[in-house]
Formats: sequence, C-alpha cells, structure tokens
Amino acid sequence: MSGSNFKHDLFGQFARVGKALANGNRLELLEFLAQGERSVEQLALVSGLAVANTSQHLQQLRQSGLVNCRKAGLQVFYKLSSDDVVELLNKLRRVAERELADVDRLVDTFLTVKDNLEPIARKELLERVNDGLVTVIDVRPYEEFKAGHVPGAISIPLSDLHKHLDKLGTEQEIVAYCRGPHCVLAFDAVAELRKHGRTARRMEDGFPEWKHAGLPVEE
Amino acid sequence: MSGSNFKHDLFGQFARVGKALANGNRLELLEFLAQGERSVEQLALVSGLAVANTSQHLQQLRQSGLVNCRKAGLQVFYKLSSDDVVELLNKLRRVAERELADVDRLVDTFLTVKDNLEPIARKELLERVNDGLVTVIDVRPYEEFKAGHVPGAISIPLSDLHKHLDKLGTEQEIVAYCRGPHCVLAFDAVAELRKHGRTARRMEDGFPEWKHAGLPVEE
DNA sequence: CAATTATTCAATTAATTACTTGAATAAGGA
DNA sequence: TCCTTATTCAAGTAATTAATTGAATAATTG
Repeated sequence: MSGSNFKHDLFGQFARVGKALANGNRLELLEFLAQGERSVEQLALVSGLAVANTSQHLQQLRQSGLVNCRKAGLQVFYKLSSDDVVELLNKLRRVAERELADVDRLVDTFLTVKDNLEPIARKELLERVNDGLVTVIDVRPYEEFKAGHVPGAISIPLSDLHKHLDKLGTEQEIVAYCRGPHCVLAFDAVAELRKHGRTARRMEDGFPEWKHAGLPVEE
Repeated sequence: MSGSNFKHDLFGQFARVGKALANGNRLELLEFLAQGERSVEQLALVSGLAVANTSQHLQQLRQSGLVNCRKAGLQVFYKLSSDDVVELLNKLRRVAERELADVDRLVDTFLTVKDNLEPIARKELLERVNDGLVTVIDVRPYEEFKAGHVPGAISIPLSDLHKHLDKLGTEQEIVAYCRGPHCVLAFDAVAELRKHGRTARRMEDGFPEWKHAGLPVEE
C-alpha cells in the first residue's frame, strides 16, 4: 500500500484551507466576519468588491470550511464557522506582522491589521470629543468638509496632511474619518500619522453614516 | 505616500503569508521543517519533488517569512523562522481536520481509515512496551531511526515492510510510528499490516513529539 | 586549476485563480 | 400575478502560479 496517494490527498486538503487564506480580499472579508455575522451586500460594500465577486469569495470560504451561512428572507448571512477560525486568523496576522515587519517597506508601526481594522465607534468618539480627549480630523477634500462635518473636527485633506503635522501633537489621540467604510482616505491618513509617531485611529464608517445616525453635524 | 492604497497593501501583505500556505507541497515541506532544520536535498527527497522545484518553494516560504536559512559549505539548511509558525500550522491543521471530518469526498478513502486507526497514546504505549505487550516498529527511513528512536522499537522502513511481515506475528499487537501527526508512513504501514491480518495501530503523533515530551530515547 | 556537488536562476508550458459581465434563482411585497 | 431585491450561476478574459528543463553560481575536493 506504500504507493498510495493518501499523503498527497491529505496535504491537498490542508492546502484547501491555505488557499482560502491566499487572497487579500478574502482575508479582509474574514476580518470583517470576525466582528460578527454579515450579509453579502454588507461585505461587498465594506470591501469595495462587486457583489458577484464577493459572493464567489464567500463560497470559496464556505467550501474550505472557514465560514458558514444561513438564509434569512432575501439575504444570506455569513459568519465564521468556529472560534478555531478566529484563532487561525490571529496566528496568521501575528506571523504576517512579525515576519514582514523587518523585511518590508511597510513599517512595523502600521502593519497592525487589527488596529487598522478596529475603528473607534461613533458614540465613543462623541463622548471623547465632548471631553476634549481627541483631535478629530476630516481628511476629505475641503468642499465636502464645508458641506457638513463632525462637530469640532478640523479639515485636513489627505493630500495636505504633511503640512499640518506640526499642529497635531504627539500627546492627544487623533481620529480620522472620511467618506465611509469603503473609502481608504482615513486608512492612509492613519498610516501616515502613525509613521510620524502620532497615536491615530479611524472613526467607524464615515461622515455620511455619522449624519445618518442622527448625530450632531456642524456646517 | 498618500497616493498609495494603504488598505489594499495591508491585506496584500497579509495574503503573502496566506499564499505560502496555499500549496500542498509547501505545507508538506513546512511539516517536515517543523521537525527541525533540513537541507534542500533532504526536503526534495522526502517530499518527492525535483530539487529545483523544492528550492523554489523554499524561496517562496522564505519571502513570506515562514522559514529562514543558513548556508553551510555546499548545503543550505532551512528551518521554521519561529514558534509562531508552528502554532500557525497547528491551527491550520486543526481547522482543516475539522472540515475534513464532516464534509468531504476524501472521507471514504483516508478518513475512514483514520477512524479505524485510532492511535495509541504515548504513555499507554510506554507502559505496554515495558510490559512487553507490544511490538513497536519505526517505519521511517533507517537514517532517521538511527538518529534516535523509541526504546525497543525495531526499524522497518515502510518500503521494506513486506519483507519483514513474517517476523511480525499475528498474536502480539504491533504499533507503528513515524515522523508526526501528518506523516502518513505509519498510516500506510498499519493499513498494510491489517491487510495481512496483523493487529496494528499507530502511535500518537510521531517520534519528534515523543522526544519533545521528554520520554526516553534510544540511539 | 579542473572537477564535483548543492543550490539557484531563467525561460517555457500547463494549470489555476481573480474579476467582470449578464443572466438565472428565489424570496417577498404590490 | 408581476415586480423588486439579494444572491448565485456561468462564461470569458486577464493574471498568477506550479512544474520542468537546462544553464549558471558558488563552495569543496582532487
């Protein structure tokens, strides 16, 4: 029986799970799913992928056993299939962060996937703004800021960020926001700020969602 | 800097590690490397890949930070870059196994075999060896046996098993072990032995784990 | 120095994967 | 019943990846 291909099949099966982790978009979907159950549409929005494409990625994840789904009315909700998957993602993230930190052009301080992904909630931000604990910056183009913004926020379009760095102290936490969950302006702003030693996070979603949640708006 | 899509880069970097895990042959190489440092040639031999191909896989693994290497004379020795990698592999294995257990077509071939081949725990084995109740066979290549093995075990490389069948009586239980939890040598050996009417089981995990557990080793 | 050896490089081919597009389901509401 | 909506399917193209081959590097040995 020594000529068997059990071995080959076995590692092939392992690799199916590996393959599921081999694509940045799928990893992003998994990270969002780590926060809870989500519909296909939500996931498409947040990842910036086409719906059909998102659906296909999700099916791959399902076939490799990392997620499962339930249908509720018109929507299909996906979630991670077990805590093992969360742990697997954590390990993967740790290895990626630790190993790529030295080698790569992306400096260690901002290759922290989780921090970049875990934005500050709107309510928490509102409290902190009221207590004067954070500096909020609006990194959208000035026109959009003028049309309405989070109270107390200052306008620093991403392209001008470097000019305003000295205004932003290293003590107080900085929170950046932009157009919404699939806008990357705030991601890049946070990366830039961290590179210069500031403590920075993204705000949950973006201004449209802030306004839609009925929170105060300044014009 | 601000023109770059940081978010995209972030997950792209993250996926580099995922991609390294996306191929059965690379996973097999990693499993062997989990046992310790190995030369390219050794790895090629054990995995059945061409040397050039092995070398290329190893370079991919190195670029994703999972392994590193040192040159000693003519040879290049690769090893896992940290314990985090071992943990990552363990998580991957667990998730993959859980998935294999319920769903798949491979269930018919490999997994039902696996179920039939419930391994014997190391401690239990040790007791039985001491009481002379079992015959322990080491089915790894002779070189590996020579470098250290379970006390009292006899070396029967899988490829030679058929020649030694008559030595192995039908009365006493036979326990086979190999390199580790995903080395299939012992699986195949047990399958072969059972086919010939012997009572056979695998030992839990393999020799590296036995040694690591602080159990006695014979050289 | 020439020959040997282990490994890597470079170029080719075959296979797999990602994304897009437009159509098909399937559930719910008008 | 027909319309709308969320999701999936299927087909095509572009891009990436795996394996093979033969040549190129280095370190060692005779």
